[in-house]
Amino acid sequence: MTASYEPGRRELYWLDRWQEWDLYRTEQDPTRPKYYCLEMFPYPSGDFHMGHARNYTIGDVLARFHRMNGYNVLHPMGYDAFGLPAENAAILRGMHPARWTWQNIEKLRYWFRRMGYSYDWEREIATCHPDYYRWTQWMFLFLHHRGLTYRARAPVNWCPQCATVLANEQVVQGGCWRCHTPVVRKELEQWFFRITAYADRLLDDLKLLDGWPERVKVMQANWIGRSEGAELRFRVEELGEDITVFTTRQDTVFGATFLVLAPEHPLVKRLAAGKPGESRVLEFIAEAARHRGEPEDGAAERPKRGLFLESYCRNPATGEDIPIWVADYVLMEYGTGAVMGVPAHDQRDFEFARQYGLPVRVVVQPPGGGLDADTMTAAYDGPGVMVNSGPFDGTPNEEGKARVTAWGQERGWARPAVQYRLRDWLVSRQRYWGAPIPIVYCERCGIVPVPEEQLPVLLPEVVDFSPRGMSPLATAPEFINTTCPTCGEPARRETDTMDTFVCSSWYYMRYVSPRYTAGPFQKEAAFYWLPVDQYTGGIEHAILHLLYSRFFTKVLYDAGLVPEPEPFRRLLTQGMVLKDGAAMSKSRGNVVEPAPIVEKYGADTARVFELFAAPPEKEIDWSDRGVEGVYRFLMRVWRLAEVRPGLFRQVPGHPEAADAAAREVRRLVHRTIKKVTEDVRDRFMLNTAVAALMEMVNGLYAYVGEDRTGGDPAVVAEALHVLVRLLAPFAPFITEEMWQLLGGEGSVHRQSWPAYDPGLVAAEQVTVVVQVDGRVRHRFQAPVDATREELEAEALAAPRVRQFLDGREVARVVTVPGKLVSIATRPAAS
RNA sequence: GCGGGCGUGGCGGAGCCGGCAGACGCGCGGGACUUAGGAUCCCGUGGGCAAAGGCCCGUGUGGGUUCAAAUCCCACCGCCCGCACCA
Repeated sequence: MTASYEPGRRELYWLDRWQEWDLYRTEQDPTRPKYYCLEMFPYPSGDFHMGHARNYTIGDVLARFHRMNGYNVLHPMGYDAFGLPAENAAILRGMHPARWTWQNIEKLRYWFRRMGYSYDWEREIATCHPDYYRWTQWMFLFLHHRGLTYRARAPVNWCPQCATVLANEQVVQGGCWRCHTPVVRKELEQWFFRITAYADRLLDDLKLLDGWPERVKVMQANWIGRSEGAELRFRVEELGEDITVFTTRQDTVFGATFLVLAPEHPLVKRLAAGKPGESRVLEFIAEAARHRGEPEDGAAERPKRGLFLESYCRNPATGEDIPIWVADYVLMEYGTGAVMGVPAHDQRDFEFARQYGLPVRVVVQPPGGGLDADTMTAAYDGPGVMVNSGPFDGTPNEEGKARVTAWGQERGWARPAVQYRLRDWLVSRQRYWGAPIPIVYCERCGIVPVPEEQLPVLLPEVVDFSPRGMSPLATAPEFINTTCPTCGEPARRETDTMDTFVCSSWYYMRYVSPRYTAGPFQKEAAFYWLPVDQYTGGIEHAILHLLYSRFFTKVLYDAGLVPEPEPFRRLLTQGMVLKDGAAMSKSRGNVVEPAPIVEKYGADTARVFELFAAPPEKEIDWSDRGVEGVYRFLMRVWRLAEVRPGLFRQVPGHPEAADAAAREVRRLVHRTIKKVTEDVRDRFMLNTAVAALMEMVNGLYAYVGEDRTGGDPAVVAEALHVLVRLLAPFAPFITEEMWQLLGGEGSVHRQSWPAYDPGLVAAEQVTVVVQVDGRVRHRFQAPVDATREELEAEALAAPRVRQFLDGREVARVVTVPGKLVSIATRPAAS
């Protein structure tokens, strides 16, 4: 390679210059339109590989593009720095989680800078810093004061081997991710966020998110899982109480031949008490509890197990007494933990009824009729007409739903109800490396929130990390023991920390005023910058992080603290970078390290390769060949500039259209501006934008000749002036070098984006295609503005065309000016 | 099972508001320059037939709409992702 540009060396040079010039500092400026461009911030795990780089590279191109287009761009970076791996490092290597974390942040920071990402480093944040988690605690209190937190007993995942609590994500196939010991359930007092209070709005507002991928919205809608139905009450005379069930099929209540309770349902033990089968029931409950910890995979295929409780309740529609069962296919967490068994019209109830010989009664006949309880082999859950349903016989079942609910409501046993799959958000974690929950327990005053002015509740430095089954903070007496903020008496601190998803649910707000000390963010800055215009990150956060962030934004919006109810206007979910067909990971040993790539080819090459290989949403396979191809392209670009130092100072900016070749080059240049602009701005098709630049470079080589010095200097100057700027967001280093060499003023990254001349974009001549009976038979050149008649005349006159018309006559001619003439024929009339 | 998405050369991928299929890159073949070149520049490259002009076939499979279908519609096959006893 003879090129005089050495990326490994020159990129370092430019990094220093840019730092001197403070190129990416962002200030509020109400006179300019703002553009908030954000990539999901990383967890500082210690490794940075080319798979990570893609996300930030995509975001960086968008940020740089908008900056050149006159937007005031906010493009910050930070670290999602709390989390369990840091604590494990403490346990395994005796290194303090803080030290481990800050070391890793140091590495990430190096690579972000080295890759040329245009972050405003003045705004860097880390969620584990007290100046940040102080405001995470503030958010907890903010929700608390708005009635959106509560404390309740809840089961947690518990590894008996490690004697510690595990996060849901750390339970792999029912076992501990580290020692594979089967996880058991354990009841603990936990803090919850009442996200279900926002379920409807989280669902409805998905409609506002035009700029989100459809599949993410669908995933969120499914996750929220809204179901409309009714709550029905079944009288239990024996207890003098009702059992309430939730159903979406009120229309089938006449077919309810039994009732089923979840094993954890409180009435199960009461109903069994004193009955002959009591001990078997208790055994059943215990057995079911063990199963709950098992992997859910295939749960639907597992045979349903149940037990008759020797009790009855009254079907409110028919007045019949029906048996009450307990069964493991009913979930306590959903609805009321009790369901009515309608075997004819619910597959699960059907399987259960057949297994235990319970009666089946058809109450909805499909359009053709003929459904018979004795012979049916599966439940019928389609539409039909109600039968065996007293006053409702003959009613279409869909219509019957509302009528049955109203009928039952008049009689006092039904009411309309809505259920969600979404559960409240459990935020307590029995871990050290997280934001302490700012709560104090006082014997006299009860649960007392820490007053805002006493924040942050600092994490103690010294604690015992060895796993013992409670929060490590419980081992630090100087942390636990405090005084009650209300009465001043001795009190105890909450020893759990917050789920790290709490930290990441509001970080995009902190960036608008990252050093603000009077609140989580300055309101004026929030109203200027929010919402995020462009958010880029992995699909793996399609539900959790994005749903939690939407929740936080809505709560703050309701308080008037942020301008819009949704946090992220446009969302781009980038695909993974694979190596040998699999996601890069240390354990798999297929990680592409950035250091050798960047040293050999430069960060520009790494960036452009990841952009060029496929559209951003798609996964790409790392290819050393592909990388070399991109490197060749960039060096090819460089060589165009290499032979023309100072060019921009020597020739006029606006070339006269000299000869045909010059005009063709100018057309290419302006067409490329249009293509790249639209691909980046409207379609996120960064791969085709790069392809268009390659095409342009190929065209320029043809124009300037083998020694690269030919062509009209003014035309070449215009072309290079455009090329360098179009390429700048993709390859910031080499374009800066070219810009200086060619004699540009200032930094290329402070230049405005090229504008194209629409008059130049349109070709003067076009190739018109002539089809005869659907096949291309001829093509000819014509002026772009040639009329329909002119084109038809020319097409029909062409000898090639006449040949195909021989012995046939023209049936029809369809002409699209500027494109084609299509001739349909039929056999000539004799 | 339910929901969403995708099937285009040897490979990654363009084109999909119907209008020249295969942009751009990789790989491969050829040429130029050169002591040399695994550098660089240029040309070619879906398959078949042909000396050539050209002809035929081609976007998972089968059908349909149309002057015209990779693109729209229907059925099927295959792959990927999400959810999965949610009443």
